[in-house]
Amino acid sequence: MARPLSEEKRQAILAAATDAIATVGVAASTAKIATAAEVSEGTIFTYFATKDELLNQLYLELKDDLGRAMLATYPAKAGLRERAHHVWDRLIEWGHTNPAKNRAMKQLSVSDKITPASRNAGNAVFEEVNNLLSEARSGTSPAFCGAILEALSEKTVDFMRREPDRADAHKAAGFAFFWKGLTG
Amino acid sequence: MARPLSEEKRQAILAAATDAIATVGVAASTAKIATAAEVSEGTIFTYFATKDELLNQLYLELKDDLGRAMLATYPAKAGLRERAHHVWDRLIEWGHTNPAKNRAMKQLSVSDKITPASRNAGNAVFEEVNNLLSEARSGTSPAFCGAILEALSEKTVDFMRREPDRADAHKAAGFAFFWKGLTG
Amino acid sequence: MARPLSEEKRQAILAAATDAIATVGVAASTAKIATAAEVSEGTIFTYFATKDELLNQLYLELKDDLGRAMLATYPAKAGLRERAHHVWDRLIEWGHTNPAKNRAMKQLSVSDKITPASRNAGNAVFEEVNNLLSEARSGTSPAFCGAILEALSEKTVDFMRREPDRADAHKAAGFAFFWKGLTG
Amino acid sequence: MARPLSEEKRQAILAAATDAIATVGVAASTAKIATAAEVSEGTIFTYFATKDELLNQLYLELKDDLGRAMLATYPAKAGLRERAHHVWDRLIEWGHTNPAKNRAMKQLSVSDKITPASRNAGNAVFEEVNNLLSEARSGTSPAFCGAILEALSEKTVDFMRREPDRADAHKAAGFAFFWKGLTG
DNA sequence: GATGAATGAGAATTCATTCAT
DNA sequence: GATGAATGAATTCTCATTCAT
Repeated sequence: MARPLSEEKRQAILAAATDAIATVGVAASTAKIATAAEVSEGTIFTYFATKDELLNQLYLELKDDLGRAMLATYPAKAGLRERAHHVWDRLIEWGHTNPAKNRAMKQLSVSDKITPASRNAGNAVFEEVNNLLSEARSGTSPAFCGAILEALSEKTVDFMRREPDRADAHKAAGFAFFWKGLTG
Repeated sequence: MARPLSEEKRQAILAAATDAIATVGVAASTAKIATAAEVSEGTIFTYFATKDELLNQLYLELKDDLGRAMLATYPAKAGLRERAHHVWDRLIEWGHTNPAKNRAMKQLSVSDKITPASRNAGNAVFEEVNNLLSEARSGTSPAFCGAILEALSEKTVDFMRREPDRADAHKAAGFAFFWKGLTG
Repeated sequence: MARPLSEEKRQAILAAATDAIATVGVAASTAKIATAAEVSEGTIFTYFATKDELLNQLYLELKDDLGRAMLATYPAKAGLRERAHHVWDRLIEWGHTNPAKNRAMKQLSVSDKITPASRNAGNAVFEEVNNLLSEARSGTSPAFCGAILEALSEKTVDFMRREPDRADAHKAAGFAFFWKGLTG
Repeated sequence: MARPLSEEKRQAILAAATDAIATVGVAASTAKIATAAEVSEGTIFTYFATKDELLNQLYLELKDDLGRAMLATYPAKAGLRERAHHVWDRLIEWGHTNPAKNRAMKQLSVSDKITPASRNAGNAVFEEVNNLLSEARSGTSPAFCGAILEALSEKTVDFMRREPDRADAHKAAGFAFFWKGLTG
């Protein structure tokens, strides 16, 4: 099993899958994904052994992408609130500017095709954030806080999308809620 | 005249669908649902014109069920915090004692088969709660608060399920987070 | 097996079947026919044991109807040409003013659901016409002539429908062709 | 690259469809057609997007086949009667030696699945014949004559099949009728 | 007798995957 | 390695017919 030749092609498949899954869910057919990726039906299976593997790898890529975005330019030396604010803004920005990725991740998250192993690996991305949050003295465990952070940011993005006029207000309100909940 | 439609059978189908969708998502086949409901494949379609209609009606039933549970024994005269606490407890209880309903609703919520009309009708259930929450002076709009409440309770139930030993702690921490976020 | 109560209902079913079959062919569902006849699905089967029987009886009724129309006011004493002309006019008139019956009969005629027995009985209707035609000295057998008459009149009606402006011309040309073919 | 579509397989499907439709009409199931064509059920749909498309393409192929047969060895320089006779003989021969094609075409012709576009294209085949016939001074329009020719030949073939002993007589009588009708 | 819910055997079509080219 | 035709199980939905009401 030589490594597949073209990382470019692999990314094209993943990108096409993201779009397809965002719209129709994990039921998106491999044929449609192949067409969108401008790749033949068979080629998908030289890059991913099965559709389930494609799904799991996409899930991981998206989590990784989100994690990378979240911690980019992370101000490690800043105060707790500032760092939390920074993470919040990155999270919202990612969700808001990447609707397809955002929706695809939601679909994948509820799918039974994603293995527990993938879920764990995906959550690992939030470890650093957990550390950050554990500094805040709160009754809630770090892992739980991380999950809440994700859930809140997702709902916030939903509302920003639903009411674009009040996007900034929602973004601020969402963080305020989070911060007060965490530390208030 | 003739045999009347049996509400019992309709409920059996919805219950079977709930279980099936909870495990495999909206891709659950009508054939499997029929078998689980102890009904013939064709019968599904005398109760629901299409699978999509079944999905939408189930979504509505679940929302309704949740709403009813949430507001059962609602202490209208009590203080704000007590009323919020009451709602929170009902919400958690519903999710925790009805894992299938809980998961099915999650699957349906992300599915593109649920029409905007159904979503609106489903959200209407939360109107009363919105009223409750709007009393609390907070920067967040009532609708947004309702959504946050739902999201938080879902995550809380997730963690209660994941770590049964700390179920009560999670439940309390979840409410504390919500209350502080709302009013803190 | 008491005789079904209502001849009226029976006719309603046959009429509805005629329309349905005219449009979608013998695949027309009994449910649709029942609805159109303003009768319940089950009732169809108290008047006709099976769908095939309905089809066969309808075929016979239509043939009978056509035969009756064809020989109505038949000028038994007139000359051969006049009598032939009379039959032709009745035939064309029937087809032209009863498009649904006309089309339904075409559909039934090519269907394998019509039994040989029904076909024979249906052809019997043309016996009298055969007698008429056999007077004309021609190489063609009476039965063959009858069939040709039917085929020609059908095509003529088709063209009258397709080109309504020239309906009368087609009608005349059709008869001219028939008469010359027969006697020329 | 990859396996090319096999014209052989396409023809096998069309041939199987011809037989199936000849016997049970356009209701012939794709599954049965596939089996008869020794092809898997799915394969039908790589050659024809839908069953309706299969039906329309088959209709066109049959018309084309008939047209080709009709004009094969056409004696363009011969006298009118001889040319007409030639066409008649080819028509009868085609119908008589290809009962399945003959019946399938009849079924397709009355089906509402055949689009107007297909019908037009199918009729185009008779254009050359129309030209031939228009030479004969007759009251009937060329298109109408073509239709009559088709109808007469079909009935003739029917009778030849029904009474094989008199096949030749019927064939001759049919032409005599046609010729007299046209020119008499 | 009339009704229409119940049934389950098909129906057309889709799809992940394999494999000949 | 890339391609896309081939496959057949699985899917949603339809339908003639039966039978409880």
